[in-house]
Parts: sequence; C-alpha cells; structure tokens
Amino acid sequence: MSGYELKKQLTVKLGAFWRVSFGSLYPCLKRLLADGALEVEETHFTSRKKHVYRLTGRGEQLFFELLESADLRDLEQDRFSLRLAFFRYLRPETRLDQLERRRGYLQARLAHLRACMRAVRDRLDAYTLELMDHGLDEHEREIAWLDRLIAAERGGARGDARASRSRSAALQADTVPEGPGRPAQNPTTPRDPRLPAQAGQAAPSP
Amino acid sequence: MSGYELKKQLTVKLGAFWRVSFGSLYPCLKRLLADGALEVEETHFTSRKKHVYRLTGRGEQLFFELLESADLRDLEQDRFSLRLAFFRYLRPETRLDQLERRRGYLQARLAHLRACMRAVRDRLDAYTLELMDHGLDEHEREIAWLDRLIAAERGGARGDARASRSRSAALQADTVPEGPGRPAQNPTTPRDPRLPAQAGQAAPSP
DNA sequence: ACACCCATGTAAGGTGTTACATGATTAG
DNA sequence: CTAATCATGTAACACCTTACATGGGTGT
Repeated sequence: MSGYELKKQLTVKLGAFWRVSFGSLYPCLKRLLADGALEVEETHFTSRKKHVYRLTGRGEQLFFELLESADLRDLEQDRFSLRLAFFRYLRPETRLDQLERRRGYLQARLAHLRACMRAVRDRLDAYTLELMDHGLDEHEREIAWLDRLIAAERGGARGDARASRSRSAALQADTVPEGPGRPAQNPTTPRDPRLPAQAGQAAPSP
Repeated sequence: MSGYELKKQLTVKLGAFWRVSFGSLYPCLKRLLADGALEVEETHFTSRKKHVYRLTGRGEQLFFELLESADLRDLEQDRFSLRLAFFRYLRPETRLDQLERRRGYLQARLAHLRACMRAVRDRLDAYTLELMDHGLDEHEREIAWLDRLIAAERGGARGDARASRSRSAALQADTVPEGPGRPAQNPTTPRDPRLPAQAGQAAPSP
C-alpha cells in the first residue's frame, strides 16, 4: 500500500502503543526500498502520484528474521506488544519461547521492584507508595495475562474460561494454517502462502 | 547530593518508569548550574573530588513552576508518573486538577481505542485482539486507580477501604504540612520550609 | 471559495543512549 | 592484588519529532 495508507492502518491497529510520523515512515520506506526489501509501483489513476509498495521475497525473509529473533530490548512493553501483534506469522515454538521470555523478564523486574520497595518503603511519601504499588499491580496483571496466553498456546483450544473478557479460547483459531513456517525452509520460492493475499483477514501484515 | 548519588536515588525510587544515564544527567546538572538553579560545593574529603549540588532559591522556584504547570505531554503515562512522585510538593487543588486531567485523557483515549476496535474488530487475528483487549483493560484499571486517588484527595482520610492493597487512606498523611504552598507567595525568602532539609522523609525531592 | 483530506517528502533540531576516557577508593 | 564501586565527564551517533513545502482532489 501507500505510505499514507500504511500510516493510517498502523495508527488504527497499533496506535495504542506505537505511533508513526511521516518524518520517520517515508525515509524508512525509502531505506527498505534501497535494501531490496520493498518494490514500488507508481500509480497515476487520477493524475495524482501514489507509490504502492509491496514486499519482495527478500523483504519477507527480512521480516521473518526480525520477527523470530528477539533481543533483550524486545522484551520491553512496547517492543513486545509490537511483536505480539505479528505473532500469527511466527512458528508456535517461537511464540511460546517469546511469551515465556517476556514472562521471565517481568518476573525478574517485579522481584527487583519489590526489593527496591522493601528497602525504601518507610522513607517514601504516600503518593510515591501508591505509584509503586500500582506499578507492582500492573506487573502482576501482565504476568497473569501472559500466563493465559501461554496456557492457550500450549493447551490448544482450552483456555481459562473464567476470565471475564478472555479470548484465550480463540487463540488457536484464526492462525496461519501452515505448520512450522520457517523462512529458511524454501528460500527460493517467490510466493509465500503464509502471507495472505486475500482480504478478510487483515491482521497487521508485513 | 552528587550526580552519582542522585542517579542511584532516582534509579531506586523512580526506576520503575524512568531511567537516567550519566550521559544525560551530568550535562543536565551543568545546565541547571549555569541557569542558577543549582549551586555546587566541591568537597575533597579524601583527595577524591566530589560535587555536592544544592537547589538555589531560583531552582526551587523553577521546580514549583515546572511542577504546577502541565501540558498535554505530561498526561502521558511516564511523564505523569514522574509528576505523581512529586505530588506532595503541589498544592492540593493542583493535585486534584492534574489527577482529573489525567483521568480525562485516559477516558478519551479509551473511547478512541474502543472506536478503533469496533471498526476493525472482525478483521483482526486473535493475538492482536488479545493485545487490544488487554490494553483496554489496563486503561480501565488505571482509571479506577485514579478514581481512588481522586476520592482520597477529595474526601480526606476516607478512601476505598475494600481495595485489597489500597493505601488511599494514608494519602492525606505524610504530606507537606504547609497550606497552599505557592512559589510566588514569598519569592524573596531564601529558605523554603516546604523543602525538608532533615532526613527521615526522603520522598523524591527536587 | 474554502476547508479539509489525500499524498509525498525534506530539514532542522531536540533528546538521549552508548561507548569511551579517566582515575580514586574499598572489599575480598 | 584485583575486582568492584565511586565519581565525573565527553563525543559520536541514532532516532524521532516538528515544522515546513507542495500540490491534487472532494465536499459544501
């Protein structure tokens, strides 16, 4: 799609934790184009120029490489959320692995925060205490949420049915029908069935 | 205190949402020093140089000005948390005002997210849906938390007693004993009783 | 006619991080 | 003695945001 359209899509679908500005989007598209990860088609339907971008095979490969690999930074809130939004393109094992790494990260952080808090607790004013308690709470909730996702990922269609707004049970549906879809599996194939070309399933796509 | 010590304190007390690096802290101290907001005393107790910084009257004034004023950016998660950590130095009315503005901000955001979600809900995969639901949940919780803080701020010592980990009831204690402590009230006074010089009350201080 | 969305891009500037450089002191 | 901690700083760089510049189309 076009850069303009792309921004709109990203804003609607990932706007909760990730915002793009044209000042970073357009240069990025150019960079990816120069790297051969994208190709353009300039349309002039109405005398108005418009660049329609499309992923190349190389771009797809890059996408899967970036998605499968995850360093320490990718365990932080926003980066992880961004990755989660593309989880359907990951192999189930990698999904599970990344969910568990995020969980471990949060758990460690939680322990550290608790330790910090014990150390300074009685020298803090009420507002700071509230803030810290709330932070602890948030972490615990996030861990509980991850536990649900992990359970759903492991147990197939049987998630925690009691959680009021739980959608865990649906996690196994709507997923890419392929089995373990590795990028390295068949690097020469130009068209990849993992990338749905049809409409009706417009999850954030590469 | 020294820059080094300051970083340690900030890391322990605000580390949950705000991290400082020396590369930004030291230049910042220099800037504040040049602006007359800080003064230094170089100590050489043990032949090791150490800069002990102290707020000047101008610095205090600046602190209160920055704290009392809040633009749109300061309503976002981390910025707001930072401010909340210094709430005890604010006038009660300003506290209430800022809590309510943050609440309004979250409410608007929540409405917007819900609208986005309604629009794309059936074109999203299960992971993205989980992500969005979780985001909605977080927002709702944050609003509920703010409601407790607001209630405590309004109602004196009577907060929501049922919340399991609530500390709301203590919100009115531990606060700066002064009444409305405006910076403009007596600009010529060098020493400000609002800034506790004694130990034993080491909430994040300017 | 006017405002507003579509559409693309550039340039300046702010902000912070990483890495480096340096050296004293203390605990094991 | 050696590793860690105390302590201060600088420079390069990455990254993104804001503001600007430009122009076609669409609705009222």
